Amino acid sequence: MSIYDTLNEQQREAVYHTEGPLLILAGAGSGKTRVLTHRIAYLIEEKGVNPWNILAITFTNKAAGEMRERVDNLVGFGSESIWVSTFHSTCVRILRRYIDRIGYDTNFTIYDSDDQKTLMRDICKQLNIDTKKFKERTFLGAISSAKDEMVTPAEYEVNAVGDFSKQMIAKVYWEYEKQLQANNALDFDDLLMKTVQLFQKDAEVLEYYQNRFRYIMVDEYQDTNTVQFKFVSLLAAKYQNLCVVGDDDQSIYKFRGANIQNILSFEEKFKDAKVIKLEQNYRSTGNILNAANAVIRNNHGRKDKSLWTEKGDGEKIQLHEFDTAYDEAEFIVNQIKSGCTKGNHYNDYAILYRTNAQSRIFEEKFVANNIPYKIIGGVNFYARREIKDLLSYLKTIDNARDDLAVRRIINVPKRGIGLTTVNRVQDSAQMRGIGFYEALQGLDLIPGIGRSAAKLDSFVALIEYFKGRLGKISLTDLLKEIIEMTAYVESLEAEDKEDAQARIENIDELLNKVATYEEVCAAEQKEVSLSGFLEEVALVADIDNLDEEQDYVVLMTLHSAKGLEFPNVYLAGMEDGLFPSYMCIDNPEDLEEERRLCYVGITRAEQELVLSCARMRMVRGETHYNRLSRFVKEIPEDLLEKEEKLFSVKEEKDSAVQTAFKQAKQAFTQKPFTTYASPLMTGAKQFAVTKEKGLDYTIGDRVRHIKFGVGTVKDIVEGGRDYEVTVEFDTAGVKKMFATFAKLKKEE
DNA sequence: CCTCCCAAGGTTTTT
DNA sequence: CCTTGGGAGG
Repeated sequence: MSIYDTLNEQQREAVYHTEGPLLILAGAGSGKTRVLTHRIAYLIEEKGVNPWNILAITFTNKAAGEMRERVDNLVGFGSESIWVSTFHSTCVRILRRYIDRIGYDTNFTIYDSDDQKTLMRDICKQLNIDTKKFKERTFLGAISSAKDEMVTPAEYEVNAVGDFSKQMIAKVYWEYEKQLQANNALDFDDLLMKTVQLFQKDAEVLEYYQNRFRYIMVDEYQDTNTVQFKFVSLLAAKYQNLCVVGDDDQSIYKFRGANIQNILSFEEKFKDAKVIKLEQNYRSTGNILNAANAVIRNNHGRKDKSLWTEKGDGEKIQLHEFDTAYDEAEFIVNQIKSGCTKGNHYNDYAILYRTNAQSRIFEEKFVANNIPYKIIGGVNFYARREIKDLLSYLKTIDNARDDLAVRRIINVPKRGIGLTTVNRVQDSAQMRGIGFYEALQGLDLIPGIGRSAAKLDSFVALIEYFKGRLGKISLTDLLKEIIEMTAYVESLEAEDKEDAQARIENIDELLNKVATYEEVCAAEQKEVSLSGFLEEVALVADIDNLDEEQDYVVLMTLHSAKGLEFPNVYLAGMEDGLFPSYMCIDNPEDLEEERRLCYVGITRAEQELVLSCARMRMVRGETHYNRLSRFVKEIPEDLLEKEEKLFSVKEEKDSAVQTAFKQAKQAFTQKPFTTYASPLMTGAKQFAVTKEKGLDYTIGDRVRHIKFGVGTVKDIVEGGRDYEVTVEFDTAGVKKMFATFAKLKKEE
């Protein structure tokens, strides 16, 4: 009996098909990771392929680690020389070796989205762009999409002819590229794009990697974008041994440039591709699976497949509707709590939601109930101020060409170097076409620097000192020395006693990460390098920190949950406007992507699935009244177990409005949440508003709102200082708002 | 040059 | 609601 006997027929077929292009359409929970790992094992054991010749690309570092481990268990040896990593890590490894062939230093830094934003702000200032009219984020978004599609600034410019705003973007794109290169920095998208450019430009490098990676596997192929496709195609061009695994129904990253055509037209792009469908689901119960099938069936233009399971129906899917998000959270946390007193583990549970903002309320409840939990995503650890500061020191020491990093820390902690001085240095550097740090080293050439020169000198001396320590002491000690010599912790304490504590804990955490990095390098006999550490830091996703062994409840967005599974899953916030997001509601294509996201969510559950929604929810300080998500309505009723009367569809609309309104009334009169009265007092601002003389619309009128579109006025209540207007919008649901703010226009 | 305070604007999802 | 950025005063 061999390890391959445990596979089903289709899985085995996929494993045995080793030569030539192969597309595996793997439905959720159909054991695709099993197929990939067994396939790798088969290549090594039965086909005598050198592990060195195998490349497997996964979606997260975590998945990469798991895959390596599982192959290890199957093969027993050699798995360490298989190259398993994400697209981004793979590209960085290649670029660290060869990027000098296209005009960068191999010790380039990687800019995260914060860095990109800072750089873009600078650029807009330099180009005298009014950021009120043209947003930085618009430029960054356009540039990112361009890079996903491998469009260079020059090409962008050509396409922009006759279009003013595109020309504007082209101009910014040029400058952005120029400054990245000057800073010897790459953004996330560059990692892919530059690698492909390197391959295209340098046949020698390309051939080297083509020969090296004779067998290529790509997981989550439905979420690849154009540049990733190009990357893979180039690598596989010589031997054609490309195996991609994906599920078009789980394509959820279009906003990031994922091109669903990559999977839909794989067979055209790679002639003679074999296609294998995996349709047996090993994860979920029948009810869960049927619900998922029922939802996704409403999408068009998908590859036809239907998942089935040998498992029984299992429990019905629970549906709970609450008045407030607060009640929702309380219910869920209590249910988990009682489940755990009955013998379940915390890590049997996951709470999934559409937006990160939803996590906060759960967090409060978990803290109050003393239940261990972990929130994945949200504010990135490495984006915290104190962490970025310290990393900027390390970046400056590692690559002093990174102007952004140098400028960030030049006056952190405070050294009396002000904006005026920094600008003088900056101008001088720009004038002479040199880097910021370089300019600091020749201060006498900068006009008007005067008294600041001494301070700048000692800053340079400090950095130079640290550079000298590099290689002499461990990275951990270097970081400790930075913290001590700059008195960083003391300065934190001086500026704010309150959150200094939390920040110091974060710094300790960073020290731990450095130490871990050094230990891992030592264990794997890899060279410890500052660049190596910084790179690892730049490429971690929060999901990589998820540890299934640890006993905590996991909370994360639906996007983060892709590829994971849990015995009990809560899908919270199943409300139209939240999920599907109001951003997508009137675009059929976007709505389909939301539906796929819902499909992903449902199929995470193994045994128990609980859907919930809240009639009333605070979003950005505004109260929203939403209806039950349309996706829930797509689930056949006989799969659901719900409180009675919930689904009396005809009534539902009116009663929702009614109860919502009652709730609102209560909320306004009783103000039950005053405990959190903050000095900012958004409420106070509202009360300060003077009532308009009158309204030019009345109940029953059609009105237009700048964001929510057209709707019908349902009610107007005269408050002390303003009118409270209730409007049922055609697409955005029922909203209650103050007339002064809503600025409703009567539709003629 | 620094600090504090206020206003405005922004949130869907992320490697 | 929360963060960020700009402006005024010390």
